[in-house]
Amino acid sequence: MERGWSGLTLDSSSLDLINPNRFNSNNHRRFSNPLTMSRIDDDDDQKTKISTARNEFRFPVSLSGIRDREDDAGDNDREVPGEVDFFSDRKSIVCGDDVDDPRARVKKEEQDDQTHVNTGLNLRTTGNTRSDQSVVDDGESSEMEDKRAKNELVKLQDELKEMTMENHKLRELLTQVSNNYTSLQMHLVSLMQQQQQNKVIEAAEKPEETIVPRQFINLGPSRAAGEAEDVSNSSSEERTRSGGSSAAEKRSNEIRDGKRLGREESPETESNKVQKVNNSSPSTFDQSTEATMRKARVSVRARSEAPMISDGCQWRKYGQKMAKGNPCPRAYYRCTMATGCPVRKQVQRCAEDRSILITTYEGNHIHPLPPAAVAMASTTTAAANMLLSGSMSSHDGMMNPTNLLARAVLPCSTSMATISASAPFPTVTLDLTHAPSPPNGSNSSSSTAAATTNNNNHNSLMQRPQQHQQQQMTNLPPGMLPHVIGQALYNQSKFSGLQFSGGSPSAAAFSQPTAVADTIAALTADPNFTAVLAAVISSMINGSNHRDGEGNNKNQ
DNA sequence: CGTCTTTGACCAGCGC
DNA sequence: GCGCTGGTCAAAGACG
Repeated sequence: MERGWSGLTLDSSSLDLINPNRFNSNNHRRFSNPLTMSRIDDDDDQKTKISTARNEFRFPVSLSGIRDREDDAGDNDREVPGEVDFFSDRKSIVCGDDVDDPRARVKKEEQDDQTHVNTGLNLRTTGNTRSDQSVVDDGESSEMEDKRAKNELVKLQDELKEMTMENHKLRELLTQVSNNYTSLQMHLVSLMQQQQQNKVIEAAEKPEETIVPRQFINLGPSRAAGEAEDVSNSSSEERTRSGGSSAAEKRSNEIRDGKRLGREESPETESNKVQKVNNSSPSTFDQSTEATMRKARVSVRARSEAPMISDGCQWRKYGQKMAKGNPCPRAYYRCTMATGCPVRKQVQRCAEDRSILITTYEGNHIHPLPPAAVAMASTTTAAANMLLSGSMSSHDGMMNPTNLLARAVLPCSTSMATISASAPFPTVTLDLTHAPSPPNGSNSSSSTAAATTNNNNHNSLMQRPQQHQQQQMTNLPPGMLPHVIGQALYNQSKFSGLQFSGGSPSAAAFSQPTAVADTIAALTADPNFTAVLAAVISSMINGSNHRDGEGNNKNQ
């Protein structure tokens, strides 16, 4: 009876909840055309449509035993409430406002019977249907049966009303959770950035302390727009565009200077960086850390025939190179949504499987993002931040928010992502190319294959010796990105030298929870965190695939 | 004509 | 120091 009701909102079909157009695919199989339903619901006077709807759309709940009486009360669907949507439309077929009043119902049914005659519709009418002449001629037994049926119908109507209310509540809850998720996600990123800045301030006040963590300061949104521009790379395009006014020219020069500095510092080794940071002033430190921050990378592997996955941002290609070990060229893109935005990405096909597109993001956007780009950008930003946070030092590997995040998602996540914290470019690889796998690595075959691919991928992408172990986590089903990050960060924690025992992290590992960690945990534990992001990522990839045949190699 | 892509050249880091 | 490689620049060409 409850089939498809209670589990409607927060179960595995949550993806469809996010996208109403896809909603009918699972729970509303018979409601193949939501648009038609809305037309039906909005147009109370058009009995033809209503009746057609009755024939076309069946109750997803089991109404065995009352099917005929459903037809009996079938014209109640003329009385459907005005507000009908994907959650309530099924129930509203029966749950008219005045259905509960038997007298009104009988009256209505008489009218409806007449209507049926007038419209010539071939509605199924059985012995329980009042329009049938047999109802009038039936004796006491028929009345009793009718009464019983009526009671049953009323009972069912009550039940359906309750379900309607419950469904409404769940729907509101879903909306609220989705909204909260979006805001919390943004808040999370800012929190983490704030935390990094706090660490920098603390470290600056105590210069004798270890300096290593400070090199991984993140860009806060406030400073990003200003300083990041100064420090970030600039292209010839940027210089050209800003070359008109003197102020713009000055700014362009600043950018250029900053870029020069960034280019000088970015390729440094870790030890050199530490040394330099240790002796540098705060401003110099910021530039250095900016350069380092920009080197944090998030690599996304996804199956797509399109030249690029559509991530909502505008990109301009500025280079292409043949990479060693891969016959496919690597394309370099920079974000052009704002002048001076430091974000870049590399796009390359996997050498082993050319249907796999590897997109590597680097840097943080310094401008507002269109809705379509928010999910990917914030995800990659968060992943990069968390990665850096987790890789800052080994001694606190299990104490940082990263690992708490990992713990939050660990129980329900499988191996999906790769952490490569090798200097100088710590990288999170999110593998969207494999089907879900059983936990605990029991899917040895696919997991192994993915691992090989991914390692090769890293070799080709990074062209750096794997100085550290690389934790292979694969098999990311589209829609599990937050889990991916969590899993990746879980791996990062292992990378840090401390390992969970059998997937069950020790309590000592979380002895110093932070507010940020709690936020992360709460976010990632929320099924909607997965669902919302999953929907976006999936739509990106799908959208990209849909454009395969359109030669979409322009900016996306 | 403006914008974007292509592509060879250049630079810096790294390993030998 | 030299060669290899990744990353970027910028001139030239393509495109709308």
